[in-house]
Amino acid sequence: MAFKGDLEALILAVLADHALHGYEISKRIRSQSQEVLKYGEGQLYPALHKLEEAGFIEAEWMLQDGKPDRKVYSITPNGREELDRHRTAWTKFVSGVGGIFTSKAIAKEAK
Amino acid sequence: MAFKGDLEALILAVLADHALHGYEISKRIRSQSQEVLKYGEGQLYPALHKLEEAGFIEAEWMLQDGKPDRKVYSITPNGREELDRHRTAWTKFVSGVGGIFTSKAIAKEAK
DNA sequence: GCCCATACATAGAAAAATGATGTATGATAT
DNA sequence: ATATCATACATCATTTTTCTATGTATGGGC
Repeated sequence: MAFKGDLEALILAVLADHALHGYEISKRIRSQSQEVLKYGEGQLYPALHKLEEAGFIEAEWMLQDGKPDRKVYSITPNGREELDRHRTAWTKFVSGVGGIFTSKAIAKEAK
Repeated sequence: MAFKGDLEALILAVLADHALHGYEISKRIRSQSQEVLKYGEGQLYPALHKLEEAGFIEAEWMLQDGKPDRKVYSITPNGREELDRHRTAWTKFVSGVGGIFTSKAIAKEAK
């Protein structure tokens, strides 16, 4: 089943506008979703590594002093294509769930 | 995180209109979602038992001959309340994901 | 002095999804 | 004739995913 709170899709979506570091990505997902979507570091970092390995995002270190260094991720062209696929899957998913949540006894016997 | 292809919510939704047996429920979910949502028996039956135990649905055997007997489930009043909660959660979830998928660099720095 | 925020990362435990296996019968296909 | 599929229930093992905790390091607020 395609979509289910698909973290990788969400990461690609927030990176589509800006290059961001991991910690900031998690805060963006939290705030831009009105606190609905919350992912811990135990989910976020492995997902980032997976996306990087797949070539959908790229990382670059930004050194800071006083604070921990940042690993800034940007989306690649392949990542944008992947994001499009995820968006399509999401749209389908929503209409699929909608077909169940909104139907009021219209359904005929499943053949 | 509340919703993510939440089978229990979907079951309650299809039962809201008709009492149905398990096998039929899985076909309904498949057809009413335009083949987007597909659950195997390994997920469906445990979910039904869990919902029954929680008092959200009730079961009654319908004996058949020639074909296997059917266990027909109906939604209870508590189940309808639970369904309402799931619907609310779903709406929130959709707007949450929407906030990430549809924003085009409108986002300010997360505080 | 302690906890929180920043910022990365991993690892173990708990939960969930997938696919397979099992039982039993009738219908259709080869 | 034999195989596969559809019906209809159910469980179980494997894999995958998710969650929580732990670890390192520093500065700021209470």
